[in-house]
Amino acid sequence: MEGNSGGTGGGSASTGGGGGGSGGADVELLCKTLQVEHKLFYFDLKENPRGRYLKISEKTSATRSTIIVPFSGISWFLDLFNYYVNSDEQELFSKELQLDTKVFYFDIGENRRGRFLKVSEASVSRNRSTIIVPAGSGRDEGWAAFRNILAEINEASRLFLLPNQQNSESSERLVGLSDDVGAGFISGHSTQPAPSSELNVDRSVDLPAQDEIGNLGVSKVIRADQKRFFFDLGNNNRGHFLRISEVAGSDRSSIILPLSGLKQFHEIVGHFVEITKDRIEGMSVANVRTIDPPQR
DNA sequence: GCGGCTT
Repeated sequence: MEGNSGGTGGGSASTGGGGGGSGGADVELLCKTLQVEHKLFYFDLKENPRGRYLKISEKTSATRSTIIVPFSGISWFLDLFNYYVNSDEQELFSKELQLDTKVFYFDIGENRRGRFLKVSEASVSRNRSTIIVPAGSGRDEGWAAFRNILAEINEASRLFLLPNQQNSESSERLVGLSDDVGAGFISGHSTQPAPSSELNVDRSVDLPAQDEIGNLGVSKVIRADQKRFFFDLGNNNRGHFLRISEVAGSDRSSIILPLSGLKQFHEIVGHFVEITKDRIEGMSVANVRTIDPPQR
């Protein structure tokens, strides 16, 4: 364990403000840095009138990349990093975490430099951003160190909670987690008037257009060998459909399946799963990566 | 001194 005092007590002098005129209101509650190989990761727990968030930046000599984790997602990030630190290499799967209006994708990769964990943030109205955490030269030093920082922040963040907020946190902020992804998502479409009790009380810059909201949490990706298959719900003037896209290299093609055919489609796929069960079960999972919601 | 990430 690298003690990594990290606290950065110094930060007080931070900036003369100077920066963007719009922000300004964001208060830094906690700052930590972590160096893994030649990358530098910045962890900033911040607060503004809309709430708290954790900004994680990866800084390289040539690139910088930032993801924004909603406050309610910190403990989930911690869980996921624990999963990647503690699991055997053969058992590692991609994971997907949906929080509020964002989806975070966790993917394992490997190249000559070694193994790495790619964490991608996908939100509507914003380009996908990615950080890549090296596993580390020794025994997952990078991931473990990253996990330790998350644990410290998760612990410390409790101190910033007011007493009357501690109960509401679990009941409110965690509602949108991805255990629900894939079940009942269709009903959320715009034809249905949004309940006034919707959690999006603040009209933040991230708020997507109404039809985009209807597409949230309705995309899945499967990797098989060198191919990727995207499953996306959509709709047009003829109704709702599931688009299944096959992407291999620069080639892609799609099929459009009206929802009226989805149930039969499912049954037929199940049929082929049944009759190929022996072969499927014998396959190495290393070649087939599926995005799952986090367990628990 | 890396270097990954690709609707």
